[in-house]
Amino acid sequence: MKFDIHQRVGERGRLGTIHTPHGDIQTPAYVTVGTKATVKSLTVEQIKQTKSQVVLANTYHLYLEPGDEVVKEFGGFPKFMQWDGPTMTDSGGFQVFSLGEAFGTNVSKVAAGEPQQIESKRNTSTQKMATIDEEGVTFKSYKDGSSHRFTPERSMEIQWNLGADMIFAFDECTSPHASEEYQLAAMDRTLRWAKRCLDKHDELDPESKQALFGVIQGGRHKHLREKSARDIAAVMSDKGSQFDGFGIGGSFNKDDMFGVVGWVNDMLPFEKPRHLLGIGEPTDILKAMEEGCDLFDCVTASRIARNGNAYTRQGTINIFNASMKNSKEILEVGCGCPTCTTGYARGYIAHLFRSKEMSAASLVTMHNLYFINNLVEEARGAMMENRLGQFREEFEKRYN
RNA sequence: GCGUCGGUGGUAGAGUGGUCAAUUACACCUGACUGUAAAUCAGGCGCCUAUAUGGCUUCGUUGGUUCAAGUCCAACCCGGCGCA
Repeated sequence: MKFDIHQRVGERGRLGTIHTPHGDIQTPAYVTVGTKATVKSLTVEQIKQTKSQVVLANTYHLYLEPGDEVVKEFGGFPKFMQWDGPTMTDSGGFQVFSLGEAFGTNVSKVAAGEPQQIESKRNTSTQKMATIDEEGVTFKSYKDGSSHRFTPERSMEIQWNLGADMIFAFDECTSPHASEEYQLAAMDRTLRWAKRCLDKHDELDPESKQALFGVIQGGRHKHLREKSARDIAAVMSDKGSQFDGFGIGGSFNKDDMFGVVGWVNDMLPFEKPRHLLGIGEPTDILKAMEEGCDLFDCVTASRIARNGNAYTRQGTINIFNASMKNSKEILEVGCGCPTCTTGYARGYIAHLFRSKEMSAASLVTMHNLYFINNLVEEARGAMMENRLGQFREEFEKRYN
């Protein structure tokens, strides 16, 4: 992997290109999430039609099913799914959170105000599905409850087998409700794990075919975030290798999220790419670009699509609303996505959702991914003209 | 005609004297979703009220028994089945 920065935009923003063995990524770029080596409800041909540049799969999910050894036999997850473009894998670090502290609650990595923890029906027990110790994490499979052990070294091995162009160090994603003391402890542990990831990566991949990104933690605390960024940027393997890029991980409060991102990016080496992990919604992404992030992934676009919500420039619309039943409008006038250009009416898509037809999910997922990728593309255009801030403000004015 | 079983909220279908404005599912209405435990989850769903452990009207119809009826009795209306 090689990263070229073409142009600085504002205080922190930058336009660039990431060169990977499987093609270039024009940055800033939205990373399409394909957790199980598939973007839910889409074929690879359809993914391509959404202007997606890069697909991110997940270590934990593919390790459990079908198993990273199986995926390796197919030549890695990109070949397995027939995606020939750039790829990434997440390390399983997010599952430390989602199956650990967050399991059975409605807590997400972005907290808004004082979140109340409503019990979800999805948890069959209140027991956590992930427990952490210095060496690694013991997971229970969400599929069958069986026990599995991840360590930094194991995550590197699995990600090597999965074969993405860019991979992440195994970290601990913390809850937004964790205390400062806990954030500090988790951050230090993530740093120790980072060193182990680099060492293992040297051993598995001496030619460094895969780029390895280190992950920043520290919650919402400035001194922790800054220290984490400095430490992760400086950490070095026994053989002297360092991270090729960085993930900004952990959790956020909606209100100060981009303050935190700015602190981190100010500490990170300018010339290496930064990926804001798990963020975000359209307005978040434009902020992330302004604050100097080059990559960002988020499940929201595809998940809300499956749940019947479509992005428009005016905000999301819920296709299940009674008013959609008779609507002959397309999802968004002027949209260039396959769904809108084909001419599918809202009323037809509403019918597909209500009758539980599988194509419903595909049609709206294509629309939402195209919407995001197209928005980022337009924002890159605005960056070239040095008017990203204005572009963002105009977008926010209409979007709510 | 005789016998028999049955008629419950948008639908299916629980409930057989009080804890029933009525289990549950589906449908319907609304909301949530931020490195995917997610084609998921939450709330609402007779009427009134800003709320309720609040008021009002409901379980084919009418009348009755009872302190109390969706639940018991009678007649009637409607439907299924059996025999003529």
